[in-house]
Amino acid sequence: MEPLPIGQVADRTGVAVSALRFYEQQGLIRSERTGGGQRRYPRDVLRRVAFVKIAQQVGLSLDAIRSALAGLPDDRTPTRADWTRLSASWRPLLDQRIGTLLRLRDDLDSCIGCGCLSLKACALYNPGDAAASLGDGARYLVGDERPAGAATPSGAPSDARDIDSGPGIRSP
Amino acid sequence: MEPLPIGQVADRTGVAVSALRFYEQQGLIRSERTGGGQRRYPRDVLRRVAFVKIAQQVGLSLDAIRSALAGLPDDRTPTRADWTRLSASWRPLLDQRIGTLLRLRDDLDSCIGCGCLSLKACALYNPGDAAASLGDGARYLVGDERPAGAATPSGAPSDARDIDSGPGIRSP
DNA sequence: GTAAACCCTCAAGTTCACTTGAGGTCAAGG
DNA sequence: CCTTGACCTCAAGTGAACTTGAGGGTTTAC
Repeated sequence: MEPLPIGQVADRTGVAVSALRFYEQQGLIRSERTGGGQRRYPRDVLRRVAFVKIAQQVGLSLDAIRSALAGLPDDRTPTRADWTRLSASWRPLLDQRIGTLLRLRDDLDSCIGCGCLSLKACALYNPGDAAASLGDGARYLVGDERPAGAATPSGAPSDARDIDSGPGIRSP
Repeated sequence: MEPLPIGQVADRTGVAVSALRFYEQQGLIRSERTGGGQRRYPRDVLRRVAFVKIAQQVGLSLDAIRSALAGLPDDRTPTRADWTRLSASWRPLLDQRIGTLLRLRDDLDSCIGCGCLSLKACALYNPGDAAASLGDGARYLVGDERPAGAATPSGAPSDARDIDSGPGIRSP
């Protein structure tokens, strides 16, 4: 009911006062002001900050998070449906991240150890991972299968070759 | 067999020349020099760079990666067993990251939407995630269950309460 | 009504992971 | 030999995400 002063928000979210001011300046959260010019945050700021922190953990930039939050209504306190819609937009990104990590976990020692790690071609190596999608519709990024000698896109020699060969690894 | 000049390494790994020099300065990779002072990299640098890039994707800092790479032998080209040992040390971290993301995916709309997101207490929210473990033995970090009204560590009022109540969310 | 705790702005600083630029050297092909 | 492209160092710059500090106003609880 009562709006919260910045220190309260900091306490309840575990985010520093300076960071909250920074987020506000970046347009991630908003406040009203008292007559004396102090910030008073509507309570839904707590949820917004939580969203920001979780999104950061997933690997999104503040910029991406801002666009995501732009999906919330501007003129009223977000409803549950608003938040659900927002979090639903993460699914593809999360699925993709999870897929990458699972592949990484399951293939890591074979992959790093044996030379299948073809760098540019290998799904494990592929960056450009988070940071995309979210503001602009689902976009599955990597998801491709292991290369296993498949042709390199540009017809350049497979990097797997290079890593495989030579004394990069010595037989024990 | 032949050692690689920096440009070749850049091409084959997709990492910029400047970044390679930077990695070397940071002690992540090493090179020999020609008579004229130019870098010549042993071939296993390709694998090291791959390791670095993958570790970064998992969310490790260069600092953490350096300690991980310190597990490789200094005096000889790493064997496959060396790499396997190194990548095995990631398991706990990977398992933990995957667990967090799965929880996040499966609980997200309920969690963000309904107010269970208790900020400091919620496993989804918990940072301090990657960056630990790797140099210093397995250390499972979060992994705890959903709070569901459980007492806040310090006896402070549960944040879940605060997020739940008030007009942070309006019924549709 | 006043002191302590809290809050304000604005500018500058910090860390991480690099990149850019200036000014110059090295090496491979013709 | 000589040119051209790759390479060298070192210092400074970049962008993201904050933090710190100076100097000063505001709120609240007694």
